[in-house]
Amino acid sequence: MTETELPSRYDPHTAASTWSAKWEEAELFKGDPERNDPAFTIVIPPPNVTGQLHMGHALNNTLQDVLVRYKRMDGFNTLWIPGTDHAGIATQWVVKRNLEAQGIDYRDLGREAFVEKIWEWKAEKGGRIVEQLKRLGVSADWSRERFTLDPMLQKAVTEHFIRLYEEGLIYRGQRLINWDPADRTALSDLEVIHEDAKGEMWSFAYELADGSGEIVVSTTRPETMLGDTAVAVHPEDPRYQHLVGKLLKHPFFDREFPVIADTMVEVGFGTGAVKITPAHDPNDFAAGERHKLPMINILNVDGTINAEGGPFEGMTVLDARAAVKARIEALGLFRGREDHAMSIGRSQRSGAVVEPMLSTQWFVSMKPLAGPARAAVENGATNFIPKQWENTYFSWLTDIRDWCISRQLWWGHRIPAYYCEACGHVHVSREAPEVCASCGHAVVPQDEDVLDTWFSSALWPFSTMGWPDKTPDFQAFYPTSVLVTAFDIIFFWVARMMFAGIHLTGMVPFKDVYIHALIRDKDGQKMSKTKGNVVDPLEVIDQWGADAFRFTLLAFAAQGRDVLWDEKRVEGYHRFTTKIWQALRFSFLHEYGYDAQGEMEFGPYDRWIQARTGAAVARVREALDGYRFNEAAAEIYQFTWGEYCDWYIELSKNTLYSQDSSEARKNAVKHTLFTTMGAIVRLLHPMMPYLTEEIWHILPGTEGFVAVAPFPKASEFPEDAAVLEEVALVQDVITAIRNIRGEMELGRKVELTALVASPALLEQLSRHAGSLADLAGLTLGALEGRPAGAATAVIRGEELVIPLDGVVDFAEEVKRLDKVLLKVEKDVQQLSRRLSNPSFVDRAPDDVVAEVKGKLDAATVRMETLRASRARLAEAL
RNA sequence: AGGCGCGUAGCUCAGCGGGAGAGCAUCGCCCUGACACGGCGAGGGUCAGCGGUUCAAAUCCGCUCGCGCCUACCA
Repeated sequence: MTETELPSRYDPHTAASTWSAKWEEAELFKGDPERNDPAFTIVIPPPNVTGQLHMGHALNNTLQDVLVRYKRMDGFNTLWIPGTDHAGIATQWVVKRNLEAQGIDYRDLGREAFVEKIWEWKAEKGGRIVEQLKRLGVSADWSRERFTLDPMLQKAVTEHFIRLYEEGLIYRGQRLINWDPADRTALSDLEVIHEDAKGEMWSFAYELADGSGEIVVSTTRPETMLGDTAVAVHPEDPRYQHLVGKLLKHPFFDREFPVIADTMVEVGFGTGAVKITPAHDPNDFAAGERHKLPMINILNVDGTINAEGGPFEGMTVLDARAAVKARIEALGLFRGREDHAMSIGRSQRSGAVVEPMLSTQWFVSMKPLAGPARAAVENGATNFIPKQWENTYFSWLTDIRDWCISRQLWWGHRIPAYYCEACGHVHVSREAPEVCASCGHAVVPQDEDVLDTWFSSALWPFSTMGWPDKTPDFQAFYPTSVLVTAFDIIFFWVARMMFAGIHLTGMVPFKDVYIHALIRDKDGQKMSKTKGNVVDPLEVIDQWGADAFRFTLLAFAAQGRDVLWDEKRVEGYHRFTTKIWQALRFSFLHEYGYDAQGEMEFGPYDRWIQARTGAAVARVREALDGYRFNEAAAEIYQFTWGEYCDWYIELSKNTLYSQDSSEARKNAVKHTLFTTMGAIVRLLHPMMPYLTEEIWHILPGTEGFVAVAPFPKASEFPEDAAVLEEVALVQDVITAIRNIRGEMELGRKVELTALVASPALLEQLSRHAGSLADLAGLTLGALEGRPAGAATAVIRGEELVIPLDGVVDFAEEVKRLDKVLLKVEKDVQQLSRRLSNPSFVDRAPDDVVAEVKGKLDAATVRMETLRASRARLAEAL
């Protein structure tokens, strides 16, 4: 192949389609439970089947892919299980709305037909996010793609429910739950989002039944008085002590209820008397249980007032509120109002105002499960990275309340409970009972409700592997190595997987939990459709390619910080892909005559880039091992562009283009060019899979796919301290000369000569004469007598005199020297100030003191040399 | 109310106890045989403010100001 056959630009889109297909064909990402290497397993946080790929998914999956590709190359038996979540409420909602658009009420269809419609929808549209994930280039094992409603996973959910039920950890009971009147279902505490709202404290009086007075209560929700069954005061509140135990009469109904004493009441707040509505407020419910109060549910499932509300029956909550207020005012019981900031709970999914309501539901008893989940993190069986997130995890598990898991939906895992129609006996079993175990009755229908989606998500790390069966996958790949997710689902998901995993499998479900950032827009705002600031990852990929997109996400992914998305960065990393491609093209110019088996004579630059490569490899590995993705990305970027391209390629030209170089020298340089590029693409492959695979197949001497090539080890690249020092010297000279050129605005055409006073330095530099000429346009000479006008550079304390007679205005050089001197003098000043401080010399570590001394010596020599030069130059003026 | 995070160059961000960094943007010079999606060079910062610990603080501690987030039963 010759240069003309390599396109002048890298096309990420062609590469993506080519290599995705070939990887799949070669089944590179298929997990093999029979393989003997140590396993590295990840399960994807399953996106909602209704979902569209967003930036959060893109970041999340890029990070997982980097880890999996790194470990795969590094010899692990890797498995990344992908899949989607049935997302009960969200999916039912989407299909319900589609039907409504066709004028169909899903309830009219009936359960079976509706669920059938959802499956149809899923088959047609549900795979969209899976295809979108593939465009990111992720190397998941698609042959193991799972869905939370797959029969295998259904089995796991049923098993989970039954085991916990049999152990007494799942129970059915009447509790106060969060009711979503729009979706007509119960919600867990986590599915309710609280938002601040302006409200009012509205006060009214309850009259004593004996007519001896009244007690004034305040409320933000006057309509709940329809369900009041007590008024509470603090037992030690002198204002009310005489009223405790007396009866109040309800102004609308023929009902009396007591004044109770309870420490829940805050004496200084409001009137110090609290109306108690046990069926519609969590605090009041607790009070109701303590005082054995009647609990009157005043709401229908659709959120309207029920028959308990008498004349208010059928009204919405808001209508009822106005009507109740009017009626109380009419009765002369209104006692004032004031503005009051409050928070209202809304359903995360439907947005409807959630009503606390008394209801019979299934619950998981959390306290016994939370303990071991907590302990597993405390004792290090599972580690959070960054560690600070452990606090979030602990705080939730510490104050945990029982988990309401039943949902009044049709889409999901049906609760495996059956109720005898005759005697009401409850059966919880894997199969439907044929007759009632208690009375023998033949009609034992199943519970109508389904389980909270998260109840199945909690099993994902092992239900995807076939648990409860001891499948080969489960035995080879469980527990998983790391869970990669965002902090917003630590409660929803991470904690629940932890307690479910520990309880059911006896093992923590993952060893590490890497918590990554949220992606926000450039101004730090959360991306949301309503704000219109959403960036579509697919559009970014269309424009810049998956490689540049992924690299940008990684470069931004510093631990513990949100990512503020800046599209311009993608362009920058796209240029990085171009740069790498151009470096490849350069190597290819010299591919002719390259013989990987031929004789090679390595020079200092070759040994230099090899040593530098080793150092870069070590740093990249260290960063990846610590989940410091941005550091790994920065290291590769800096090494590739700043060392390989800017220095090695430039330094290699002298040998490659010279007539004098031996074939063995040239062959060694070519070899180093190709092998270093080979190391770069192996290092970079987890981040830029397509570009690197494309290059791997072009590079001579490579085999197979880079996706399964060995990840570089530092030990492949010999260290060489002497050559590092030697090349650093050359770099310093080149940089110093370039600086003079830049400052003096001297173009490339002006040849410069450096006269070196030190014979030793001259000798050293002479060995690099070719490079100095190539990179700095410099020839060397011995310093014999002073030229009238010259610029000066100081290298390693030695003077380089660059005659500039007739080339530039010496006044310019004096100005330049003044600028440099200003800096050096400041350095000398600072360093000597530190050294003249006796407590620094006494108390700082010896190596620090020695370092400062060394720096001061060097700076002093430099300063003196520059001063002398300046003086001579000023004289010549 | 409690908790967490953030405030570093014009912008987006690293650094988190030993002399202030990157990318982009800006300003010069350069169409040098990989690359102008490039090369070379330069300018630019009381590291939010105040106080403390330390020989040494952007880095540790405290307070203040500003921004963001999470949790919570204020009727």
